[in-house]
Amino acid sequence: MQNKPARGTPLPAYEQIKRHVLAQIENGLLKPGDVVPSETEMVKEFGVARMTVSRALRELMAEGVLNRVRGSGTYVAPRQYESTVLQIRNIADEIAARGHRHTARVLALESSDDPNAVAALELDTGPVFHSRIVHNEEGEPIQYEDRYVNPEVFPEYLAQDFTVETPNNYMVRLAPIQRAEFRIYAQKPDAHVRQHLAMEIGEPCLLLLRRTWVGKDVATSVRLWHPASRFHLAGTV
Amino acid sequence: MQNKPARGTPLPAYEQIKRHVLAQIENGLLKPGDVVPSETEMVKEFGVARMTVSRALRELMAEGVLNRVRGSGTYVAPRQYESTVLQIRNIADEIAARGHRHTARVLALESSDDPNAVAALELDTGPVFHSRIVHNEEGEPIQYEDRYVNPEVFPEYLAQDFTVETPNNYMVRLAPIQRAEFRIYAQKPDAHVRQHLAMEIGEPCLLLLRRTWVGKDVATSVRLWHPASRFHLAGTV
DNA sequence: AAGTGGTCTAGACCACATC
DNA sequence: ATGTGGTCTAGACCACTTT
Repeated sequence: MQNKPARGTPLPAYEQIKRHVLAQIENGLLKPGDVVPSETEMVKEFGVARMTVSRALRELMAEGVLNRVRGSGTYVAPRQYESTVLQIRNIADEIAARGHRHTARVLALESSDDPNAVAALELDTGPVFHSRIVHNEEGEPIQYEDRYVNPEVFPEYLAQDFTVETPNNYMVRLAPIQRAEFRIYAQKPDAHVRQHLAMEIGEPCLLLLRRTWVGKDVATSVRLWHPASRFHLAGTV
Repeated sequence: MQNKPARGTPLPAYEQIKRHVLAQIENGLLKPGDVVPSETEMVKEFGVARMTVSRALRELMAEGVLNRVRGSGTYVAPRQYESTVLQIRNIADEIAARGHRHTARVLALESSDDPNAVAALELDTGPVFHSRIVHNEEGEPIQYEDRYVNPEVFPEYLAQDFTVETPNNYMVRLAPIQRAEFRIYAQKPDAHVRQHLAMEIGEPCLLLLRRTWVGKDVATSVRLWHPASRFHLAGTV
């Protein structure tokens, strides 16, 4: 870790240290409960000031990766359970886990220049890929999926048959999702969504918005509508 | 801001600076979009090193309270009406983080023998404690909280003043929450909830059910109703 | 050119846990 | 007593935006 960032603005030292620790956790060299080298040790290892190590470890604690105890040491935090809010991405798997039959109907699979979608994917220009799919459980519609996809990350998206494999399954199969952002709303559906979900007028939807990252790119931005009477989200922390 | 914390471990300087900025946002001296004094100015104002001011402002940015632009300045972030599902935070903190004023009205605080509540707390017999509270953000109702509490875990629950401290804050202060289970629904509120949340007829609620464990005991079981037009849940993974 | 935030250093004192 | 993390200082160089 050179004192001066060399060229082209490489990562700052504290960020490099964070990634170094994260990498060790990912490849199993550090397991939950393990002691992480002390600040003093890392100062020697990386040749930086203690403040720099301190910032790296403090931020990892704020992110829930590490636990720090004054007078004792720094430890790898226990693994955090993922909630169903994440697993929702595999609606087909969830349906299968309930012993039910999943079917899908592809309403649209196309290129799009929707500026909102381009912005949601954090791209400068379009076109982007777009799909609209209704997922059924035992023939009953349970999810209306409106998805935009980054063509740079998934160039073959439009060539897939999404009645066989869900878009999300296709994507996690090709690229590891590294980060996700979600929002959950209760919302009245528009007529289009309401009809495709066979909902009664006045019934609300549980709307889940998700954006997922692959590396530094937004890979996909999706809106998932679910009829409130037939669906809810659940999980543990 | 004395250089040396005097006695009894007062708040560290960076934390005092954070609260000072948050207070100014709360009382309206700083509004979304406003320029926050620069690091150099705060160094003079508080008599601390620039690193200390830098940390305070950096953490407020990480919390979504401020936006910082190199070469330009530090700005108050636009209001965010969202909440975090995966973390266990309380509504008062979230409102404070948005720079807003939280108030609460206690509708009920009592013992209850509701068999459903006793079962939800996984107890054999009642009574259990029960509270119903409406939380307001800037005077506008944002959450209707219907909570049952395990008397064995929080025997002094009924003696608290929940206009001063939220039940959640009271409980996490006394006992560490070790596990939580949640369910999220989109639901039409009943007339009682709808009126207390000042909602229009037909507007759906985002309903969050949560049970939390302290050790092997269910500590609390709570239903949180939020008006869909004014509230959503959000988070990252 | 001046001002801003982003990062970093090489020290320091402290509270606390462990040995 | 030793080592740990928590905080803080008084400088510094840099990239960037604004004037």
